[in-house]
Amino acid sequence: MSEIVTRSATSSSVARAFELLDLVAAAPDGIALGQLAAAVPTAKSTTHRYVMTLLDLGALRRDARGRLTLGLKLVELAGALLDGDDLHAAADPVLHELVAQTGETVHLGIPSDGHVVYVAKVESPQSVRLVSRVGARVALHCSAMGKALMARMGEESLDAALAHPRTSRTVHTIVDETAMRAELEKVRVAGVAIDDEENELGVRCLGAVIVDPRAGSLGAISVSAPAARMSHERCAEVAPAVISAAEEIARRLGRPIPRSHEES
Amino acid sequence: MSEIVTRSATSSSVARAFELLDLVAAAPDGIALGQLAAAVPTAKSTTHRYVMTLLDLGALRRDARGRLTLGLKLVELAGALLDGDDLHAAADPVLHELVAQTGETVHLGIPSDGHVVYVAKVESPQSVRLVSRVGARVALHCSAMGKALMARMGEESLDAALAHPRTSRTVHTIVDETAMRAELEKVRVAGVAIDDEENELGVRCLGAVIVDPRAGSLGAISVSAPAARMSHERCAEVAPAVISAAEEIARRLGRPIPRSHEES
DNA sequence: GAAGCCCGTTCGGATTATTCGTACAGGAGA
DNA sequence: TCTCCTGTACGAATAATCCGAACGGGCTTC
Repeated sequence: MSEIVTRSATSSSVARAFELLDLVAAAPDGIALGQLAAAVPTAKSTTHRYVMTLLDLGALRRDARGRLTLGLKLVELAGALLDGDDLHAAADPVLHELVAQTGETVHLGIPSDGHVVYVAKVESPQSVRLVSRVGARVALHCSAMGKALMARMGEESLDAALAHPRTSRTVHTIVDETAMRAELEKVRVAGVAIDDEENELGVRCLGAVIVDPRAGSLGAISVSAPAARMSHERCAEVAPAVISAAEEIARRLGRPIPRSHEES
Repeated sequence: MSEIVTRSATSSSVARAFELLDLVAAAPDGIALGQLAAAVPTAKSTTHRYVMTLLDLGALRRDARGRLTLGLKLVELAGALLDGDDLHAAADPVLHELVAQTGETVHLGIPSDGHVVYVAKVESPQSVRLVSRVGARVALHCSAMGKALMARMGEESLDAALAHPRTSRTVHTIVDETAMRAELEKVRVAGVAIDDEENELGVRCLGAVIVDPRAGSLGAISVSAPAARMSHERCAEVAPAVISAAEEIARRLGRPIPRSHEES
């Protein structure tokens, strides 16, 4: 019973604040204070104090109807993150070039907590738009970027990643562990991962990992297209462009830092 | 002396957490825990607890060198905000069309706390890129969007906005209050605001406000271009397109909500 | 090699801010 | 009018926070 429960002491107030932000984020049309307090659950007066604080900070705002919505402070912080991120800066021109080469939508993703978070998106000039957005989280096992990242993982990291149960998103989603290990071996050989309608029916993606020789996998890129436009033959054609784009990003990262600095 | 100082009780913990995030955001190359503690200033152990919490939540992360950087949780929240924002959704196709019409970079901004925050940006296909990013804050008095918003303000709101001192960004920045009121009158007559190198030398912008008849000004759009490409004559030519684009966005907002909902 | 420095981390007690229940005012709908 | 919801305010008991000090590890400097 005398187990050490110190748990490295996290601040419950801050955790609760972000829990509130998550709840607000999950309510597309905003939410009322009382509903928030009931969802946490916490006393209404306590929730009120948090909400007032977050409103002051700009992390929350009230919409026209007075309901609570996420605030622009979050956009400012995310913008500062993306602007200062070397990976983002190095990838941006390469992503545009890849869109020009393939004519399809391109994403840049960063691994985070067993998922991949989209941090950049360059739209295809073609009319059919895919439903995705910067800031979206996708699982590792059913995305091209995720499989490309897993293929380069070390033993223990991969075991940990595969320990989580894989939810079946479509008929083609690979849930079996042995099948996934075989798939990852194919990815290692090919240098690209193919999401063959495993995350969403009618959408195929090619993903390649951005490798820093010192720090390992920094992120991944992917090309996404409707399956009607992206046949298996076309996948094979596009693959080299994806691989070389990922390598080009890694190459640019090697150079000092080509940001908005004056050269000494 | 017995003044009521209740101050509506904001949570100091949450405020401090966001203060830390701001400090991290201000350090482009990351920051160390000790430097953070010194900057707040707070005891290192206290800062450590906040940092651990924010790391757990994904609001902070450690880069390859172990320094603290903003975390992807912020990108997720900002993405949820922008994805669920009706204004953003309604404006997006219109912004692309405006870029196609003008060939210049277009922004969507939302007023927040006496500033304008960029929430969308559609890049010009032309090579000269402007330095701006989603999430950036610009002052009201020296931006086309800001002046367009002020021109539609009520008496007391405008007085409050003009009460703040205006910093001079370039030689053309309007700092005098009388001059600004005259400028806003011109904006009201023209229907567009022109930033004539008032925020940055060599950059001209046209801004128009998005007006909801019920809720007032919801935001503004702007077209930005190098002054070399955007002469005063061209401003006059482009102005109608900017105005009608802003009106079109307002019109689309009037309709129920064209989001990914099934109609009942 | 050793001193020094800064890194991140842990612990415990005094202080502080937080928490909760309750209570009040206003608007919407029945 | 009555009810139910909204958001807001106060006060006392509680629980979390805060600080200082101390430790081990990696790095440069002398």
